[in-house]
Amino acid sequence: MPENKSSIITSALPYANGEIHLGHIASTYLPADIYTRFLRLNGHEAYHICASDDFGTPILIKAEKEGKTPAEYVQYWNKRDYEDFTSLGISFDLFYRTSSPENVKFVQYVFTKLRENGHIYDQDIVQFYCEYDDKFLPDRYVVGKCPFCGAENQYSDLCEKCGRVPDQILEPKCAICGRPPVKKTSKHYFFKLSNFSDKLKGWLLSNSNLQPDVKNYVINWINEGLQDWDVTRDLSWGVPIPLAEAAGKVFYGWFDNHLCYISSAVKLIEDKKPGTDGKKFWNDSNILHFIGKDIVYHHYLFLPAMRMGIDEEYKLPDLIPTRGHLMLQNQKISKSRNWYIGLKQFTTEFNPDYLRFYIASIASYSQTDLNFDFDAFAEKINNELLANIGNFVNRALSFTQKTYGGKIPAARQYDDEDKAAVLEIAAAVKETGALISENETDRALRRILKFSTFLNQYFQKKQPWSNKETADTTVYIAVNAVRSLAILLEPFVPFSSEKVWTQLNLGGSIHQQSWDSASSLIVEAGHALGKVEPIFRRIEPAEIEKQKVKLGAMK
RNA sequence: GCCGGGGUAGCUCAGCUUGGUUAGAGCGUACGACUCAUAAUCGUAAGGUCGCGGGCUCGAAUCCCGCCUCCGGCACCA
Repeated sequence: MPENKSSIITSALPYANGEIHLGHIASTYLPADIYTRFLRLNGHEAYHICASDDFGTPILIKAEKEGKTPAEYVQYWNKRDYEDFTSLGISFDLFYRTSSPENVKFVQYVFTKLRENGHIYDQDIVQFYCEYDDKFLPDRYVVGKCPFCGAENQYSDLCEKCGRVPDQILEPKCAICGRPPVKKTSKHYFFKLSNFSDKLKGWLLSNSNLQPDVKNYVINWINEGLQDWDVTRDLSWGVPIPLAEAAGKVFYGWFDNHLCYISSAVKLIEDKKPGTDGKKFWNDSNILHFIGKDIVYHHYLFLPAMRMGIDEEYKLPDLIPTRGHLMLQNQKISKSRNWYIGLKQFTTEFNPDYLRFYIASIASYSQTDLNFDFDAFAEKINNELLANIGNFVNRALSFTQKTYGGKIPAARQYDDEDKAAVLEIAAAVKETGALISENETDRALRRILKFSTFLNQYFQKKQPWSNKETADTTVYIAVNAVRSLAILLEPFVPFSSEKVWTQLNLGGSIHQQSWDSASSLIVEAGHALGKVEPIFRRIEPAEIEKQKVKLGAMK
């Protein structure tokens, strides 16, 4: 549990040009959501913040193709992304956008201050310009012949045939219209990342929360020498550079997008708690940025350096939980090769909690890649979530329903088994909580499974269906254990644990319960259960086969 | 090529920092038990030369060297 009483949790910003897929969920949004929900249950003031990343050339071009303004285009994806996340129970306190007026203003402020502090310089650079499209062309919008292997139609920043980076591409063409571009000079602004090498290294070494493997990695980069970043783009769609001499120029996306963590948090806090100083709140909170390993460079170097460059007016992150990528059936997810599963499709066809449970159970707290496997998915759900956890919930509640008319009996004298069960309830709550605090979601889930296995064993040993004398006590403890289990599961499977809560008929919502209360036996004798029915439905082999066929057909 | 991480039961992995009882867990498998529960549950068992080869050591999955193999990174690319 963090020391400060409030936390700001951010998830990496999805680029607003396509749908959210399973890969996004695994590394970032689900772990962040589990963590945030856990803090909330602990009465901790936690805010989960995200936003769509709205700017850049790809969006501008896609919008043009669809005959929309870029603002209209990103508006669509902002809404759509939020809906998709919500369908999985990702509970953002604010899902904003990098194109918000608050962010634009903040980005310009940060630039101005960095410049005043001597961390920005300008320099003329030469780049391709298409006179027909009236655009400067970033590397990947120039195609041509690779000077090494002669392959045609390769991007100017990477030849996919030979894997080399061509300095001077031959026969360059504009990727949009196919006409040859001209070279043009333009003044660009550079952020002196190199100014911060020592400070960054010191920060990394002194912050013991950061994952050691990632840290080593990043320190290597620093040792190899940091290069300054060109933060300018000659583009109409972006945050305008606030200088008269820079008319028509905007910031590079990685200059503005992570500042949106701050501008959005400040907006949320000041809207929600009038009279509160958002900046002070930020600085008094734990700051966590959840990311995938693809953006380590930006979050461990660029982001802290920029905050250092404005005199740490806004504090640096306390933790940057970093996870690996998700593979799909042992192959890399690739949207361009159509090898991915859209989140919306998945949550439409399966219980969203199934995805949450499966992903959480395989998402280790490391940069190791994960694999989404349909067979493993069905096995985990059927054998663990349903047969182990769901079964205990249902057998305990339905036994109470059948034998006691749904009314909880009063416990009698505890025997050794009963005493052990009461101890295990408290131990499970404590140990699971510790693991979630440490971001070990997979281990936390395993601990819950161990708890549920224990409860099945307890019920089996006590045989309340044939031991009339001890049945009252067994049932009393079992129903209370169901309540504890529901609370422990809330961060992982919020929809299902709410269903359990309803069946327990305890009033209110599971999402408002206290984590610590799960270690006590609170359901009292005489309490009447609600309607009891199985929580989970088995995944049939045919459904899995259908999914595999569908995925194969897309490719 | 350079750097980093991995290779442990059929599968997914833990253990390796601080070498030491018969190398662990979950899932799967086999057999048995029970019947409250969504053919769920409970018990028992089988199953591993800990990537390969050397070395240090009384003793190595655990430390050192070499090799094979897989994955990732090598900076404006999300």
